[in-house]
Amino acid sequence: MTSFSTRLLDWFDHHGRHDLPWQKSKTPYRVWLSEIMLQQTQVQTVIPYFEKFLERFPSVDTLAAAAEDDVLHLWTGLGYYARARNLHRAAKLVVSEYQGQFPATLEGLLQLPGIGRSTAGAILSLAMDTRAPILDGNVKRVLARHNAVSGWPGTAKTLNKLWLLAEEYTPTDRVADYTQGIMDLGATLCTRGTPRCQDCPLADTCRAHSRSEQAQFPGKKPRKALPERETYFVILQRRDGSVLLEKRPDQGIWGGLWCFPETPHDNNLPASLAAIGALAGIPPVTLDPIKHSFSHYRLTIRPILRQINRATEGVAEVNCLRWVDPRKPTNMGLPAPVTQILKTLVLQQ
DNA sequence: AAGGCGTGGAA
DNA sequence: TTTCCAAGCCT
Repeated sequence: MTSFSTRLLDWFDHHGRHDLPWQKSKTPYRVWLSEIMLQQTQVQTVIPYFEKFLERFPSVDTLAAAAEDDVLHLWTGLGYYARARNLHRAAKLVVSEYQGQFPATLEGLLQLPGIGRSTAGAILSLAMDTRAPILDGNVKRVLARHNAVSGWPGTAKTLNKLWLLAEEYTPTDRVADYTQGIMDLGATLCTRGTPRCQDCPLADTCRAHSRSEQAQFPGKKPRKALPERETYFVILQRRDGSVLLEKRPDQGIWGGLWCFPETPHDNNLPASLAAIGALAGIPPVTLDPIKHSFSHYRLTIRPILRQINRATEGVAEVNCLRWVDPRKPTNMGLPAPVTQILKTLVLQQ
């Protein structure tokens, strides 16, 4: 029986993915950008974002020189917006501290915000052909099954076992192909639902397969009932059609994005809106509610549209408030629900 | 060390 | 419809 990596590489040559956009030219910048976008995000979702992002920011220098809102704008709809802010910070660091060249060591890459052990391993192996393991969701699944590693990978104990296996199996030669190959195997054969073990080059040594316990690995996350939460978006609209948006703080949900001012279910208006004295009460809901599921709660957003007769002068200059015309393109980062509501507002006009 | 952080596809 | 979770990182 040939080694784990040899069987995997032979399979990759014939059955791996070779046409993904970030594989056309495997520079550190392109691999880095793709890896950040792919964190907790499926390939098909990332592809159009990757293309547009590269078109607008073809190099780390152009990205570093951009305004943060411009970066967030291209990230709108992709989710996990801290990734975009960290991406921008990291780009500026690469330019200012490393003369525009990504560090070629694990320690150096880990210094950059948004790059953890797995992303650093991906950059080193895919873009620099340097031996370094990765441990993304695909690799976790392949290794947990192949070695019957029990436990949920969200715990440090299980994660450490998987990292040891990832280290052990990563070869010295053809590291880039091996890294791409083990991800491809997890994505196309060793899937979470019904793995195609009959086509797998590793089945002969797979402990889960020999026991017919593929579904037992990796261990599931313990689940709790999702609490329900409810909030209101207060949509102030002037007669010219423009609406008021508020920049959210960097921490928390939709950090750094522009959003409709939000109230909790008790209808308390945010302090930033206290200056707008025209608001005496909450009128009836006029737009359809929007439901969002997060990791630990389910959120129902009830948009409240309120027409106002005259612009409140100066409000755009304080408290991170800004009037925007939904009919015109913006360069601001907007969360998906806001984008959705803006579209409906335009359609109504 | 566990929980926060978005969105959408798949079962 | 609900649940799970996807090329994870940060605190």
